[in-house]
Amino acid sequence: MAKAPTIYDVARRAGVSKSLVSLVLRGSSRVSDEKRAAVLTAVAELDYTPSRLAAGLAGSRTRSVGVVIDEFENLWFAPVLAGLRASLGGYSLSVADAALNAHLGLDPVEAFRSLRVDGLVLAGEVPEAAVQRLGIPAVVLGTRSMLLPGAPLVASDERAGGRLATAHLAELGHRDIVCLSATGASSAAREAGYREEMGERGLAPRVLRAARTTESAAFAAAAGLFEAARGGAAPPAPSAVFAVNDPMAVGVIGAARARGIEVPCGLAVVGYDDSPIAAYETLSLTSVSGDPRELGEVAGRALRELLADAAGPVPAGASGGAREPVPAELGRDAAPGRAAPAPAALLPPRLIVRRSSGA
Amino acid sequence: MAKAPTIYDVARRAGVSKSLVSLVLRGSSRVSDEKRAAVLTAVAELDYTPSRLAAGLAGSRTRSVGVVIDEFENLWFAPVLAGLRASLGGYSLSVADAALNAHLGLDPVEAFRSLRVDGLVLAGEVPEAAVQRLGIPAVVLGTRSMLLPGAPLVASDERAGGRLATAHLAELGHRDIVCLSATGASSAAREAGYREEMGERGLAPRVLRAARTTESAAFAAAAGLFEAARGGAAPPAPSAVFAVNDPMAVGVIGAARARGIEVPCGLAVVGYDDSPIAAYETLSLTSVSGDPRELGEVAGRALRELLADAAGPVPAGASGGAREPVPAELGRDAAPGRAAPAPAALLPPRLIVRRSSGA
DNA sequence: TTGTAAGCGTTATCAC
DNA sequence: GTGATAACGCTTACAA
Repeated sequence: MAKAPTIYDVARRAGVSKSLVSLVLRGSSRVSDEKRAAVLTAVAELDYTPSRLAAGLAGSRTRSVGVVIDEFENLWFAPVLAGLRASLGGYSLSVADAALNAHLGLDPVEAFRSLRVDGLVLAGEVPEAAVQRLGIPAVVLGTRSMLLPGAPLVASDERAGGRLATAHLAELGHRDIVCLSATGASSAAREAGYREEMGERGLAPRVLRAARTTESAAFAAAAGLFEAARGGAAPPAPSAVFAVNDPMAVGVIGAARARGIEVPCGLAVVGYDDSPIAAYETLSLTSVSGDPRELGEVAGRALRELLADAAGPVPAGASGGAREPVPAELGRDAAPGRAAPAPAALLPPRLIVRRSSGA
Repeated sequence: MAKAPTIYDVARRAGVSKSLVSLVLRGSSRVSDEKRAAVLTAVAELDYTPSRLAAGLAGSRTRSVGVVIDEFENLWFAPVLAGLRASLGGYSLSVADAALNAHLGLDPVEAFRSLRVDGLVLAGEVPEAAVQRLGIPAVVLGTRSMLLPGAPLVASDERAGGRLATAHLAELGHRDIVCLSATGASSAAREAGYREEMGERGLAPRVLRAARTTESAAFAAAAGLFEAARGGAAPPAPSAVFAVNDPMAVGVIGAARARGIEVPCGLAVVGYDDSPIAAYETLSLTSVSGDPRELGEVAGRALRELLADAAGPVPAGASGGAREPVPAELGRDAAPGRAAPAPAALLPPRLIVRRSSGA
C-alpha cells in the first residue's frame, strides 16, 4: 500500500506551487487555463485524493455534518437522510446511531465533536450532558427528541396525524373507533390527536394501550379486546381501529382475522408511518405518512441557515443546494420563555388511503 | 461558539508539556500518577476533545474504517453493522450507502480514501474503477458483491440456505414444492440450492419467477399460479412454496388467502432472511436466517487481520476487541487461479422454524 | 518520567 | 495569476 500522493507531489508533477494546486482544486477562477490543465492531469495521473484531515485542520470548516439517529433498525430514517442530503448538498453527512454507541459507552455527539463537524442533526435520543455544552450549530429532528435551547426543532405534527386518521374513519361512518396506543412520546401525540378529533365530533374516545409498540403486543391487546366483546358482558367490538403505528395495525388485523373478523368488511384499520409493509398488496394498509423525506429536507435547510450565519457572510461557493429561505413554519418560537428561543417547524402529515380502511 | 480547546490549552493548564498530555490520553503507563491526574482534571475542566483530524494527520493511522452498503433501506445491514462494531472495537466505523451517493455522483470509496480510513468493508455494489486501485485493506461482505483480488470474501452460503428450506419442506412430507424466485444473484443462489436439494431427493423442481423481488410481484406471480391450478388444465397447486425472501413469502400467503387457501393447512410457506416481519405473530413465517450479525463479526475479524499485518507487528493497545484467530472457514481460496488469491468464508445459514411451514 | 522539536497535508495570508 | 510561508492540533522520535 504505497503512501497516498500529496498536494506536493501534484505540484511538482505539474510544475507549479502547492498553493496553485489548492486553488485549482477549489475551483478558483483566477487561474490560467494552462496551469489548471496541468494540475488536473497531474491529479489524474497520480490518482490524487486530497486529505480531508489536512483540509479540515488547516481550514476553518470541515464541510461535514453529523447525524445522530436512534438506531439503524428504524427504517424511518432512510428517507430522512435522503432529504438531508438533498438540502445539505456540499456537506458530507456521517451517521451515528445513539443506541449502539451508547451500548458501547460511546457518545456519538462527542465523536462528532472530535471529528470537528460543522453542524449536527439530532434525530435520536442523545445524552443530556453531551447536549448541554454542545458548542456546535444543531437542529433537532423528530418528535420525541428534547427541546434544545438554540437548536431549531423540525418535526412532523403527530397530533395532527392522529386527527387525520380519526377523521378519516369518522367520515367513513364509524362511530365506535378504538385507538390502539402504547408508551412513548410519539404514541402519546398520536393518541392526543385521536382524542381531540373524537371530542370535536362528539364521539366517545376509547383507548386501548398495548404494552409495547410492537406487532405482537398489539396482537395480544387486540385479541383481548375481541375476546371480551365476544363474551357479551364487555363493550361490543369496535367497527374501526386506529393503531399508532403500522406493525401494531398488522397485529390488529391478525387478531381480528383469528376471530373470523375480516378487514375491512368487519373492521376498518388505519396505521401510522406509511412503512413499506403498509404498501404490501396483502395488507394494503391505510396509513398516516409523516413524510420523513421532507422532514429531512426542511431540517437540512434550517441547519444550513445556522451554518451560514455561524460562518459569517455567505461562504462563497457553499451553495451546493438551493439556499431558499426557510419555510414560513419556521417562524414560531418553540419555547417562548426560553433564553434562546429557537424557531420550530411542525410539518403537516398526509393520509395514504388504501384498502384496510374500507374507503 | 468559542473555539475548541487544544492540547496546548490542556498542557498549559496542567503545567506540563503537550507530549505528556498526549501520552496520558493514549493511556501510556510511563506517566507519574500526579501528572496524569493533573492532565485528566485539566481535560475535564476545559471539556477538551482531541481532534481526530489532527491525530490522523500526525499519526500513521486514523483508527477508522469505512463501511459501504447498498442502501439504508436494506434493514439487513443493521445487524451486520452491530457485528462489525463488535469485532472492530477500537475502530470507529462510518457508513456510506452506495445507492444514494451514486445518485449524487459521489463515489463512497473515494470519500473514504480522502478520509484516510485504515480499512474498508465493502457490503454493497461499488464502482469497478474505484475498487481496482483501492490501495486500502478491504474485505467484501455479502454475496452479490464482486470478488476483489486481495480482499477476502465473507458471505452467507445462500445455496446452502436454499437447500435448508427445501429439505425442511420435503421432510414435512411435501413433494410438490414450488420455488418462487426472482432476478438477482441472491435469488439465483437460493434457487440453485432448491434445485440441488430437490434433485438429490428425486423430486421434480418447479420454479416460478417473479418480475421483481417485492411482495407485490410475488403476490401477482402466486395469484397466477393458483388461478391456473384452479382452471384444472394446468398443473395442480403445490402443497408448499419456498419464496426467496420474506416479503415475497408474504405475497404468496396473501395470494393464497385470496383464493381461500389457508396457511399452513392448505399451503406450507418458507421465506428467507428472517426479517422482522417474519416474526410477526400474524404471519409467523418460517425463514432462513443468514445471521447477518455473525457475518459482520467474521468480516470484522478478517479486516482486523488485514489491518494488523498492514501496520506491521501488533500495534500495541489496538486490541479493543477479541483478537482471536480468524475461523477455520477463512482458509479456502476464493479464486484459485487469481493473482492474489484471497481467503473466503462462506457462513452456514440457519432455519428459523415458525408456523407458516406447518412443522 | 518528561520536554523539545520535527513533521503530517492542507488552507490562508501575504507578497510578488 | 502565482508562489512563499505561516498556521492548524496532534503524534512521535529523540533528548534530557
